[in-house]
Amino acid sequence: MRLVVARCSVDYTGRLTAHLPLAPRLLIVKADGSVLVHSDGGSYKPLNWMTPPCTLRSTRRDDDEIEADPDSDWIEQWDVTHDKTGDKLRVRLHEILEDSSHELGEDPGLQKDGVEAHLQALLAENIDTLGEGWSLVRREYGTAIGPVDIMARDADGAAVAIEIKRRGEIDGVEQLTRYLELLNRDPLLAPVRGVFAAQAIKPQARVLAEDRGIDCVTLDYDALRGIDDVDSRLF
Amino acid sequence: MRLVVARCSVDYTGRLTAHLPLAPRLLIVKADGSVLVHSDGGSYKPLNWMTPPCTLRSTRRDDDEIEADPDSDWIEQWDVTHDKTGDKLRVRLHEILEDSSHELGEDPGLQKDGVEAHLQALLAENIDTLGEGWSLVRREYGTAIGPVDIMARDADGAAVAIEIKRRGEIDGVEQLTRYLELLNRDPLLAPVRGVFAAQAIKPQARVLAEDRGIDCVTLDYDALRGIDDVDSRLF
DNA sequence: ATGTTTATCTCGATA
DNA sequence: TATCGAGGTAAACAT
Repeated sequence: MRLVVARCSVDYTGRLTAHLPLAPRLLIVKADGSVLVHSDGGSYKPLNWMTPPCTLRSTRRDDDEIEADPDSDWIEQWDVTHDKTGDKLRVRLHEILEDSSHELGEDPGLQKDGVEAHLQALLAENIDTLGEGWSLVRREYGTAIGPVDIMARDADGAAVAIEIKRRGEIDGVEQLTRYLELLNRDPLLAPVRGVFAAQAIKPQARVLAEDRGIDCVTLDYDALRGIDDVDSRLF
Repeated sequence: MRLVVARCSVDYTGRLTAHLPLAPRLLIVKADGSVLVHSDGGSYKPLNWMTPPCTLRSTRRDDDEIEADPDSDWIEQWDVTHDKTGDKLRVRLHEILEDSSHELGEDPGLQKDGVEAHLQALLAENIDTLGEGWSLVRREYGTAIGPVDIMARDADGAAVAIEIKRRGEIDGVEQLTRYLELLNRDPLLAPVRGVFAAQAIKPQARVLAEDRGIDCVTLDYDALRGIDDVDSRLF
């Protein structure tokens, strides 16, 4: 990883064209050749970048060339080309304030916990928390317009389509509604009920769901996991 | 902007919990207090981060403390708390390989050109690419629930509502469906047909659209622009 | 300030 | 490989 702090200008052409005027910025060149251009604010996303796989070609200019063309005083130019899409990024460095390199090696990677996939797995394993005698048919039940998160049967053996979200918003209700419309055309399945399950359901989503005869269930992640979260807080 | 290259471990709790095991990484602390944790690979997204507004509290450990607890040999700890959501990021630095600071100042910002609004303008100018004898009624045709991208008339003079997306997904079909439902209540307009136009339409969106009697059209941006792009390339 | 839509989205899972 | 859905989506835009 190479870190360069420099006054630079940047041009990008690809899906769009974009330009950054001359200003001091942080340039990061990663081991895979990808380049990030960061300013000192507006976090997370670089001002400009090139994703791997890409190739960086660097050009230096000597003093004679700069004197011969006093209008442009850049001393180094990076031409980065994406290997597949052909997108191009050009960085012109006018003044280098720092330039260092480090060998970091492969990263062991991020360990995540508490996302939607967990909720789905936990609810599938504990489907009877929705009602006594309920049974799991299958997770990711495929349809022409996408997979239903969980298909189940209630105590009477009637089919139930369950949509799970971390946060229950109107989009999720619309999604479940589409599935129900499609599933209820199948005479072997119909009538199919709907359950909208989320850790928190927004009032508007709840109103819409209930107006359409869809039951709403609030999921307690920790209760499903069976762990008290008090000890696991950071600080 | 402070740049630190260090062997570190990272923990995050907020919307989810996440952990990064001890490894060498780049840490960026921006002027607004936001923190980025980058590895030497992946794309522009940090492994972990804290967005502003947030507060960083730094703790140093002296040699005595480290000797007293040989199991943990970190020498500095950053506790970063988001000021509004309370999300927490903890970085423990075990070995500092570089530590530098730079004053970059405000960035003049990115100038973009060539995104989705262009598609709408181009299609409006070339509405007959959808069918011979078609004519433009108007762009951004206002309704009570938002503007229809393009209203047009086909060769028979029948009204057509056109929804344009760069990438055609199910949300866009839902949007167009709502417009059509509303427009078809107007006896002066009805019957109104729907056209879903995008540079690429996902299969599931196409199924849903056609199920609802909406025509799908794939747009070719370059063909619409009718310009050879060779001259506008950077290098 | 708040809600909606876009994105050079990124990222992982899956057929 | 293409495609899909989720995201600590973030960021831009309109209200």
